[in-house]
Amino acid sequence: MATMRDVAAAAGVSSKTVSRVLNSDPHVHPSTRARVEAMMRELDYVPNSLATTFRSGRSSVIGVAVPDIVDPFFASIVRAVEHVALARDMSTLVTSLGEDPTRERLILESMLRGQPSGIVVAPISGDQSFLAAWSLRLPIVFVDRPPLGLSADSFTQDNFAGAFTATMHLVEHGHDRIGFLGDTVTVPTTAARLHGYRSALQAAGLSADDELIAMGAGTRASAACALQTLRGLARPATAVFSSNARCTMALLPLADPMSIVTFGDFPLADVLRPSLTVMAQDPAELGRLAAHRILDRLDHPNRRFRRSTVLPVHLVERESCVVPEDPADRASGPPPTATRSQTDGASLLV
Amino acid sequence: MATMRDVAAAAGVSSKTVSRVLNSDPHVHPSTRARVEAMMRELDYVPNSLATTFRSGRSSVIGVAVPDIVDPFFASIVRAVEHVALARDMSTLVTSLGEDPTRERLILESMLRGQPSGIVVAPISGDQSFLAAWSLRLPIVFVDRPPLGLSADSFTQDNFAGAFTATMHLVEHGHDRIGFLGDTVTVPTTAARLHGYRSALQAAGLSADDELIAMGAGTRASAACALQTLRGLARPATAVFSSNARCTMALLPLADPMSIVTFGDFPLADVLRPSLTVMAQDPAELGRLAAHRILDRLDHPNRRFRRSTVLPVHLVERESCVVPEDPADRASGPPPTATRSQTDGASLLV
DNA sequence: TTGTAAGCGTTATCAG
DNA sequence: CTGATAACGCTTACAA
Repeated sequence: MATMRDVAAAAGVSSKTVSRVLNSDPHVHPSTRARVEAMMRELDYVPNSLATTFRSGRSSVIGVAVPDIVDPFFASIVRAVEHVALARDMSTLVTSLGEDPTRERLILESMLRGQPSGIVVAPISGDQSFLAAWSLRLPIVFVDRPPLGLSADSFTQDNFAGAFTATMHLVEHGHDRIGFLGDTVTVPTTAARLHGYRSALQAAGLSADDELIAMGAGTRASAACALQTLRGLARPATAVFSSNARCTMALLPLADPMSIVTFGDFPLADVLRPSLTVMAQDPAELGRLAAHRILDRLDHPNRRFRRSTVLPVHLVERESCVVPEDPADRASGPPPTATRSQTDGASLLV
Repeated sequence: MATMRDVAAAAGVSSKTVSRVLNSDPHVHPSTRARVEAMMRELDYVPNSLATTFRSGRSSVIGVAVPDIVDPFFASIVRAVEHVALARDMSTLVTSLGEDPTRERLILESMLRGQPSGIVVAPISGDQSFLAAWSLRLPIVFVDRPPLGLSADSFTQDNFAGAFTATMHLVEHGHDRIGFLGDTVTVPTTAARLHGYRSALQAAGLSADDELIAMGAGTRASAACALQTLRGLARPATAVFSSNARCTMALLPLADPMSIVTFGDFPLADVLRPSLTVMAQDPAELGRLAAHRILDRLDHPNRRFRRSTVLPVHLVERESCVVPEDPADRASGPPPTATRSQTDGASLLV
């Protein structure tokens, strides 16, 4: 593999001149430049960006750590960061954090040892204080979930308001027994959504029984179990607010007639029958903003930025919310609005 | 930021000794080791892996380049590679190649300049000959699509046989007018699937009219257009073989009664109504094999490996294939088998 | 316009 | 068991 010195020797110049050619330094005689460029081609010279990074200290890599790259929500974030990075000629180092909170630190520190220019993190653990020392040296930006035990930039969504709105939407359809489906309250987003759900019930003058709340519903088996419980209550649930797409997708095969609103849009949510009413998030925007913040911090080390940015979420009304089956209610309640043209408003099989 | 030298000075040893401690070299006196380790903690020493990589030439990074990280198929490949890499304490550099074939080379070369230990590529362009020089220096493994203009390891799927089987499945249900939906024949996988489709029709004694083949059907608008064309033919199509999940997902909202088999399983394919019959691929296995091949090549530089590995795909029969609507046929043809328990075998709305 | 010298943080070599 | 010294390939000063 030809190095810069090889090219220099072949072109009869010093390696500094080759470096100048490489970096488009104007202070190079055109003929010298031509000669060097010819030699670079001839020797198939490719700069070793590792050496450049090492020497200059500037790595031009943005690290991205998300819980799971296969989740379309996080994949969208990653792609958005990638897109922004690419426009600046930077690359992206992606890693999945997985499910185990205890591994988060190891994974992130391994990433940080590679001296990235900055990192974007959607954390899974309950404590990011170990990043404090690192945050002095490079921008660390959180997405989807705010940092815990650390002050850092974050771009999140209004989970509370979204859950409140979603729950209220069900209340407005006449439901007074609304279940909550989630993974675990230790995830801050789920906690906030649960809070929003509870507040909505309270605002509607409904009781928020603990028996309506089903956690750990992220698999088909557990979702089935949760649904069975909800429907078997003395006063059964007639609707469900699912706090994330994973729970919803686990719930879907169960084909039970129950109204549902879910937090987070996902592919095919509008194609299902009935199509799903969702609180739509904008993961790409989250990723875009986070990446730009990294670049802004890099470009303006002394500028002050707003630490926490909370994006709104909005209701996308489709077909999955209807009035409860009680005949009295059914007569009086208006049918749900549907944005999908092909709907017949009849089937209700989620 | 403390460097190795700082630690060495503080511990009263040379940096080489610190290096030995770091690398668990047994030839270090326990007391020395203890002193060094204490200093590392005290100074919050973190090794600069960039320097290590630079010096040693071994980067412990596996690069992964896929068309689109948001596509669950490619995301699964990435996650599998990540998983294998992690077990070896290596990290993963991920990049999306996007849609533009002319950018592939730039993106890959940028990745290669970072001196990864090896790379896994699902290419989008029709020529990877520019990688020949690189493949001398590091293992390059192709997934999903074989390299063109280059001899290199590849793990692909039996696109021909899969398409043949899928098409035959429709033929066996009594269809004699079967449309083909795809993106573009320039993608080798699509070309192979088209070939399999054509061969199946031929084997069944059916004519493979060009008017049955719709390319560029990857968006909802174009899929709608394609479907309209297929249904408007003098002898209309009664079934469709969709050559990839993207086309299928574009087709789904159209809610037209038509039998369908699609190449590649995807989330919720079994939850749709009717649930989709698919030729299932195993992207995770593809990624796993590719990553292991990288490691194997690294560990055994002189060993010879089988260049091309083609994985089988298998039919997952669900509800989306039925006999054509012709009353005569309907009476005689058997109803399709369904693997999904909730099916009623009636609705046919894809 | 071009070159020289030094060094980024680590590991390899070889000597003690 | 430990250390001095030289490298890895490039960029940053500073000269010329």
